Amino acid sequence: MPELPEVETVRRGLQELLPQRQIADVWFDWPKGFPNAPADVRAFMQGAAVRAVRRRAKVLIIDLSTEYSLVIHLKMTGQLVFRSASEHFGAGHPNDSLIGVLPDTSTRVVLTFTDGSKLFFNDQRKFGWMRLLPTVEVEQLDFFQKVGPEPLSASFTADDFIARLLRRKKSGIKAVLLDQTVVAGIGNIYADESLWGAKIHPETAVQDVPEAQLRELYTSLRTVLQLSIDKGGSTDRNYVNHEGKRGSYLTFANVFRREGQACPRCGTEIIKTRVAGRGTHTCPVCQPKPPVTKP
DNA sequence: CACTTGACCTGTCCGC
DNA sequence: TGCGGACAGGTCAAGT
Repeated sequence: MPELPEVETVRRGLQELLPQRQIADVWFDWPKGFPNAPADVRAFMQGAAVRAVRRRAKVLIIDLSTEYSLVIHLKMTGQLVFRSASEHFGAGHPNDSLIGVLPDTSTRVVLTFTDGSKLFFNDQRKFGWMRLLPTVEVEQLDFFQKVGPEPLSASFTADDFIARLLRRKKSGIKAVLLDQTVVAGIGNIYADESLWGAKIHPETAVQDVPEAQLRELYTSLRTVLQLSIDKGGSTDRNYVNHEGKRGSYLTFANVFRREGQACPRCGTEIIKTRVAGRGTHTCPVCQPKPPVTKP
């Protein structure tokens, strides 16, 4: 669901909207969604102005003027939706947002700014979380210490990618792509799409993929992630951007959620299987199942 | 150590 | 129409 392109889309939207706005009030109904919240968390945030909205992997970081930061993970069904004071919070909405009246039953946190605008953190399945901690401690979080490089950064090369994949050479390649310590930000959608692009079966052991195909995977992965950012991400069921609007990448997807349809490359019917515990979409002709790995 | 499974949740969809 | 169960999939912890 929210993977790198979706989180980046939200980040870009919020970066246009939030900086300089000052927090007037904070409401949250759910201790688990704010696991480190002290009793006086509101006092920590009231009066703070937003400095910038950053992203690392699938995590959003809202830096505040108080040297504290809000660290947010949307997990599967999290949404961050901004509404200005002139929009109608309680009686529908003025645009084509997929989200209606806010707050709704999935709203976990509401930030109210001094100009009356609000940021809603919705999360139907409550897997997501929001933490408040000193900005200097953000990068000390376990997750950030272990997470791999940003796949779209200019310094991330094909050689880096291949070297990191080969650290787990005996593992199935899809499981390795989904491992956030190998490369940051890839989830189920972009793992399937990039493997189709490079014509690699997701269960192939990394060591059994020819280097030329690993290079194709690097290109395919970066292309797919960038295209999705350009399209505002993928809306499967829950994902919406900062305006409550859907992303259109799935219109361009080749295999994800396209089981039973024709492979755009060869016309064979796309199949859905289960790999690494995830629903997995492949073309059985373009991505032939690998022979049994040699010991 | 590498890999798999379960837990965390709730809404939706399917079959009976 | 109701109901049970499978399913959706990011991440961590526990189990094999």
